[in-house]
Amino acid sequence: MEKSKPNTKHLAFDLPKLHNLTMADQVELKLREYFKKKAFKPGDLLPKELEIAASLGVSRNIVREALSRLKALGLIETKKKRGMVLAEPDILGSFEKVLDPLIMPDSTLYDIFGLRLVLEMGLADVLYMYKTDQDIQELEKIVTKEKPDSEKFRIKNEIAFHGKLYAMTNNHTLMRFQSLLLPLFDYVVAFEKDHYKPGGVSHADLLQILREGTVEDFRKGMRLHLEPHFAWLEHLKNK
Amino acid sequence: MEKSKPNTKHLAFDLPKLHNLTMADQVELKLREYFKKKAFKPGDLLPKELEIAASLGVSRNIVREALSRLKALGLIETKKKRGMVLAEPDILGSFEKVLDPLIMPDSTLYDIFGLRLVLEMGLADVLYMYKTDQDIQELEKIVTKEKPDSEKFRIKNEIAFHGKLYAMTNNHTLMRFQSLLLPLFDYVVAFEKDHYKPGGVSHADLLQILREGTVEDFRKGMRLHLEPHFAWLEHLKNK
DNA sequence: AATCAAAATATGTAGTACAAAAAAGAACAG
DNA sequence: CTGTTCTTTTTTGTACTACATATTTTGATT
Repeated sequence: MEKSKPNTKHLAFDLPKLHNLTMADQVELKLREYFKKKAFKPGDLLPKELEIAASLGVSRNIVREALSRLKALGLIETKKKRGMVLAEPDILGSFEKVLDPLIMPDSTLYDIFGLRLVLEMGLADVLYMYKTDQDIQELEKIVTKEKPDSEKFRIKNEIAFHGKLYAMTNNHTLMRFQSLLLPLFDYVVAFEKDHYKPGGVSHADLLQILREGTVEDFRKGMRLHLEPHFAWLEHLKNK
Repeated sequence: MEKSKPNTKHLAFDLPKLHNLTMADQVELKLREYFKKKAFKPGDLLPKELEIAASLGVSRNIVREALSRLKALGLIETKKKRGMVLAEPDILGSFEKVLDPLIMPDSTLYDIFGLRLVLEMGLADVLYMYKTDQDIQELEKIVTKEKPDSEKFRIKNEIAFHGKLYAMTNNHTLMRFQSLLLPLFDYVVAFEKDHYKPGGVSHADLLQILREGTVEDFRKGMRLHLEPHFAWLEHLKNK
């Protein structure tokens, strides 16, 4: 009898399941759209939580969850108890928050190791486009400070020298990207350490090339300088 | 008289203001620590919201805000109404969410344009380390499909060919990184279009080098292939 | 024992309440 | 009339309760 209409709830599936999204998801999207459409600029005050909640017809809880996400992604900032403002765009801000070697599979770690080599090898042309005499002088300072026999300071030397190279590109994003990736490099290099042998081209050699050599010389020099790392990459490949 | 003890509330500042963080901030940090300390693996079920709230002594709201952030960063996933699990680590997942050219300053856009050139130029050595005969064949297929006179499909050709190059590195992170950056390249290239002239080295030429040339040949070839873009970068620099 | 229904769980959402900090407004003194 | 101080208002931060809904578990029935 009544069993003749079982589970009629299933009929309700058709239309509304277009939104497989939670309210918080939808509000997050709405807010993103809104910020773009209204062409907000960094520093602009956003609507109040209650206004948003009212205008979207959701509870303040939901709005806060959505805002909390945008905050986590670095898209907005809260000014204490004053209100929220659109943050200065920083595409690497959220990147930084998930960049933890401990929660990363080894494969990704190796990928990043390879990515580093790609970046370093690709630096040459941009470097030659932007380098100045002052840059060269600063590199000299860094190189003369190096203690070639100190294994302890080798990594420090590496960071100083190569970091300066990135800085010379005048590419702030690239610079920051590299500095974020650095800790992960170290992580892989720690594995590599036992196998490590200095390449045939030193920092001083690279600097000399940078002073008087061509871009192609520099590329070749960098390749030789990175030879131990490439060897390590080859080693990883064959495992 | 009573005015001698004004605003005694201010005394309460001392100890607790070590935490300039909101409860949600603190819970977020606690959860991150917890996941690492407990060495959770992807797919593991996390404690229930109420358990977390109880054990940390905060309201469920706060816990939900914190979890919502971790979700936004791609660190956890919600399995419908079953519970939450640690997500497969994906360092680029959160990156993707903030990668919108419309909310990005031009300077960052230019940085990314430069970053692309660095990546492409750095590809050579890793490419030669990993390339296979099958890769070459697939590149051939791509090249032969190109219609050299069609401005309309030029960008499509570019994407197919260069995308394949990235894929050949066997570096999944690098591949994904490039594909995320692609839309931004297009955005800058749109500005560049009026000035664009094809480089002296075509995709077919690059492929030929890849087949029979040395790594150094390929670097030089790529540099020439990218010449128009480098010229555009030079142009941007002088503005 | 297998199947189907009912209860227990856990997330998703709404709503209310209040504390605290900042801003805005009002009152007062010079 | 102006500047300072006090009060009120606004807005975020947090807690608590309640209920809907989907999933799992348990239990009952054949």
